[in-house]
Amino acid sequence: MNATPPDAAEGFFAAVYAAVRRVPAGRVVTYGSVARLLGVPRGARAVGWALRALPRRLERDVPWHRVVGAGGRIAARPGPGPGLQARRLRAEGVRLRAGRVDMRAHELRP
DNA sequence: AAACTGACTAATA
DNA sequence: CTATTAGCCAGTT
Repeated sequence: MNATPPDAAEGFFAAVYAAVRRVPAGRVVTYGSVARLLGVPRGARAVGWALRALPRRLERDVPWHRVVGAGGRIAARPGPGPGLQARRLRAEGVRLRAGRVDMRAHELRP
């Protein structure tokens, strides 16, 4: 039998994917808040690490583009990522201000 | 087991 | 506003 809890058994990554999967269109969360939800208050970087490793298989179910940095900043990284993310957010009606998400209007708060 | 890496963050200058 | 610094986390070497 597995004595480890589901999340732990699946690993930190799966826990991140499960959390992000619950973010509805038109709303966003931050790396830090996701980490906090997972019980790792300072695991923001680890969350980013998990999204970076997001398998293509899950790309359809996990709205990675709804995860932004503190203050609504879109995390810079090599590749088309940032541009695509901004484009998708805009397509969902998310208001972008100088490249930053208007958190007051779109941040998902529990 | 130590060192390195990076889709982070908050604090300083 | 931008640039730098230090702390933190999980996975990889």
